[in-house]
Amino acid sequence: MTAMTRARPLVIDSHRDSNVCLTCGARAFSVCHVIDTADLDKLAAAAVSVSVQPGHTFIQEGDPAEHFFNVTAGTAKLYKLLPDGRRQVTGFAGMGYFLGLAVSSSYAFSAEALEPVKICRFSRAKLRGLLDDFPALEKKLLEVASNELVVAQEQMLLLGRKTARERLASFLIARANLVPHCPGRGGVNVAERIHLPMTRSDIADYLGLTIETVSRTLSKFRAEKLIEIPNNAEIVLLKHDAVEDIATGMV
Amino acid sequence: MTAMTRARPLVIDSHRDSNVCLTCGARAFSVCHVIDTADLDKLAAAAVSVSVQPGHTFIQEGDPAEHFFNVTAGTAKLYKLLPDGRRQVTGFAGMGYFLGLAVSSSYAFSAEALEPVKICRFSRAKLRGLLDDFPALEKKLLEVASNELVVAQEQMLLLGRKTARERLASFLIARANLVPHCPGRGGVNVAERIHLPMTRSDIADYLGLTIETVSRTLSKFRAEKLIEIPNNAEIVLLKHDAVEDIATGMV
DNA sequence: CGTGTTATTGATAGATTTCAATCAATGTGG
DNA sequence: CCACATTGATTGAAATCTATCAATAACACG
Repeated sequence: MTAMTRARPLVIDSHRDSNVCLTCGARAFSVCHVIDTADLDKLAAAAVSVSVQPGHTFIQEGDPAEHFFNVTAGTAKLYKLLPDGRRQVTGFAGMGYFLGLAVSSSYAFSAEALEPVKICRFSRAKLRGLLDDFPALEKKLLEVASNELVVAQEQMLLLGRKTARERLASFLIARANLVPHCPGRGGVNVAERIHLPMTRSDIADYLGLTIETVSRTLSKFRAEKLIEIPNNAEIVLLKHDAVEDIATGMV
Repeated sequence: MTAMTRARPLVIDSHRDSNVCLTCGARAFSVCHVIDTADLDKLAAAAVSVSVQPGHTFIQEGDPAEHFFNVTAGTAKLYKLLPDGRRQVTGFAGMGYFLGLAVSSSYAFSAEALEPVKICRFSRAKLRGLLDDFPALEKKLLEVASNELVVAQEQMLLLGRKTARERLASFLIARANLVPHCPGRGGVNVAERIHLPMTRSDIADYLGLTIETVSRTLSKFRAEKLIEIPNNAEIVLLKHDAVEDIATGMV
């Protein structure tokens, strides 16, 4: 619950290279994918590349929502605060994540980099222009927003009705499914290595628990041989299906 | 937690009157508002009016998402279930609410009428056609989806970090703000009459609590002269500001 | 190596749930 | 019209899960 990140200046790599979008590794995973290759220079012209160091907040809840963002590298945590400092992490934004959808003149959440993060920044006006030029982009954003809503509803179910054990299991499964891009992973009960760029405190605030409960529950999973914990940033899923059953409340 | 609503046939008032949209009282509150009056016949041609009786489920979680809905009268509850019957109400859909945004080939939630509900039903294909004909509609849907996301994040904060007391207070304030359409309401601490079409069980499942806790907390509010409870379906907000402070955790 | 941060583990406390009983409102049928 | 059943809401007592408080351990880093 100790955030306290002072506003440090962001590093802006404003090299308006017209090829940045063409060579962007995140393109296949983000909304930009719907823009035709030939038009990528227009997209690049509207975007500004920004680097954010770990721990730095690049979106502040309540600030006027002047920009939209597309994460191209790294992971950020999105969160809301209560006046007394209680925190709810509403999600983790990784590569390809489009930020700013939840907009109503001012940001409804804050965003802080967990790892070195690279983002493409669009001004409100520039994005509006892009949406007018590329109707497919608007359709894509609606699709993305709809999916976000499904995820949000799933999280409400988790926060409102699942036990600590079920919450942690759900979290691990969701994290394991985050990287479906490696083809070699098919069999049942194949060990999966889950990378966790966030602290236990972030996980706790995401799952509506305390860090102690997170720690205890993970220790119990380990004692039950469901997982291994090689280090704080990594968890190996030994029994995917068993954990999945816990996640869905089937145990 | 006792749902058990058998699938009864819906009443379809399929009077494809080309004026239904023109005379629709919900128009000002719904996405249809962006459609030009002259084009309302096209909208009407794509929609089917459906009446749903209280207690009847008209969207079933997991079913193929063939239709989109627009609520024109009444209130429905939206919810998700865990295999063992635990339920999370993700929202209440009143007049003007657009249903189906959270779409991914199959419905992510169920919807059940609390009062007699009237809805406009669109097939997937028909809506796609409308979106192509009226780009403004797509923009509107994106706006609606974005607002839904803001609401969902607020609910995550509630479910993950607020106390029972704060949850009930938040719920009452949100319900009170639902009807901002009556101009005579301006002063501070003016008694507001809140209509609750849902049961205590629905409220509990919405707030991640039990009906006993809901009942106890409301009773305490009454003992503190913050509210009055004339009957099960109505609550009078005696001290709006005090309740609002509780809702935001300022007490 | 200290040193500070982060995570783990233990003991206790507390808020909410669970179990249980009562009450109120509504409807039914003899 | 009045027992009787049914459903929803309230209230009480006990149990439980998770939070809180506290101490230790593991780790990263200068």
